[in-house]
Amino acid sequence: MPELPEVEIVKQSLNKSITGKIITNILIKNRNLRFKIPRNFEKNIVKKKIIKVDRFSKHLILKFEDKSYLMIHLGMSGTIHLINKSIKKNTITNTSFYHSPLLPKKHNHVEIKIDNLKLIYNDPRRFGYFSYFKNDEQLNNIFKKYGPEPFDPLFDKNYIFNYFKNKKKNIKNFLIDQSFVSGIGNIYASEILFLCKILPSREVSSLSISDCQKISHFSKVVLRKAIEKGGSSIRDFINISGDQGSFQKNFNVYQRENKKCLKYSCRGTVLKKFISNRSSFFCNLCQK
DNA sequence: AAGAGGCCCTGATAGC
DNA sequence: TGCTATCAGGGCCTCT
Repeated sequence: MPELPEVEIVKQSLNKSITGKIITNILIKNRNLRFKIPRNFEKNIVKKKIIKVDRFSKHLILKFEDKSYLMIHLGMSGTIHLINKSIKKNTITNTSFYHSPLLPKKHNHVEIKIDNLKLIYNDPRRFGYFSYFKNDEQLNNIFKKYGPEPFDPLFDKNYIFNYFKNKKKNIKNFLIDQSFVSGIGNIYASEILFLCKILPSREVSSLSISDCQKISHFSKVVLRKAIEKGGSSIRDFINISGDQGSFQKNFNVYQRENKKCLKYSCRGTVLKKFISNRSSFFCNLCQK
């Protein structure tokens, strides 16, 4: 589910609601997430004061007063729910990616009490994970293998062009490769390539410097707009305050198989093709 | 070293 | 109140 824009929405929401508060308790109901949560995990978190909620790529990062960090990755199906305990019903006041305004009944694996709030981590597929880092060094170590975010000035045409030299994979594969650029997932990769007018199957060594400029530019455009629209809600997902994100209404190709290309004056059709076991959507005429 | 493919897991949906 | 197959937005690991 969550690519950079969706995680950014959660981050902004959490920042407003839990910054400055203290974790009073943590209850782990299921330790078997993507990586098993170690037994001594709770004692690292409890009684810590949250001074900031940050994000890198698709990772949520809670910074504590003692300069240690809690990192949460939502994987494919992770959602965060905030419940205000001072309200009688389990009303979700904030930060949910779930369609129902009520808390899901199943798969609430972690509960963190933060003053009068309860933060609940729900994740049916359990592809998400929690990590604790004692200091900056430990945290940064994790991110060494990640490429720049699309918004990073480093992610320019020269970086892209040089990176692609002597590479044989197709461009779609690289856009979702976090060591090349971090934060883009399967949905936005298709959308970005549509605006670039580049076929997802194009081998990157065949891309010109001007193609690379487009990739740099439209990656920013697509992600920025997705954040503005509150992220994308597909299937049963919604964003902060229980409202749906609306970027899915702006999809040009994603999940539009066999429909008409939306580019003005283009008479093409959107096709779906599996590239490395992941679905890709593209126009058969205006993308080359 | 780069690239292809398997796999972790549950739930929704389509087809029978 | 069927069953079975397929697919889903991520990313790590192994093998070649």
